[in-house]
Amino acid sequence: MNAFTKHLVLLIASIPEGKVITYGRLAELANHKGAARQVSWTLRTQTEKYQLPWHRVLGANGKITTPEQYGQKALLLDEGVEFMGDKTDLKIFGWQPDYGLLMHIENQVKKEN
DNA sequence: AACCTGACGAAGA
DNA sequence: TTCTTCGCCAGGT
Repeated sequence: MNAFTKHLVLLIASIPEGKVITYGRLAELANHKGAARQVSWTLRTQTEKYQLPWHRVLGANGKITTPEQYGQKALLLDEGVEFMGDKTDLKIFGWQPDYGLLMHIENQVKKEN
């Protein structure tokens, strides 16, 4: 597991209940802007191992992009996230990690190399 | 080592 | 608005 993946895991694990974030934004926060595809790979492969809140990660513009069978929308509705069709309003439910947390995570990544 | 595959995303047609 | 194309990069053939 490389530093990028570790970075993503720590970020995803920090998403609070009732909030969501997009694949692209996570990649950006992990210093790999444009590498959204690796976020989906990380979720598929690391979710069980690190008990990640995978359902709080949505596609661009707050749209659900996972297969219907995964029940992502239902899980989010349970946390209070509201939808219009399969879209949610990121201005209301989007997670904005604060600077302190980002610095803490970066240090964790650097430390555990 | 070469090639393929994504629970993605921005840009262009 | 919907469809293609292409960049992205870790893992698995």
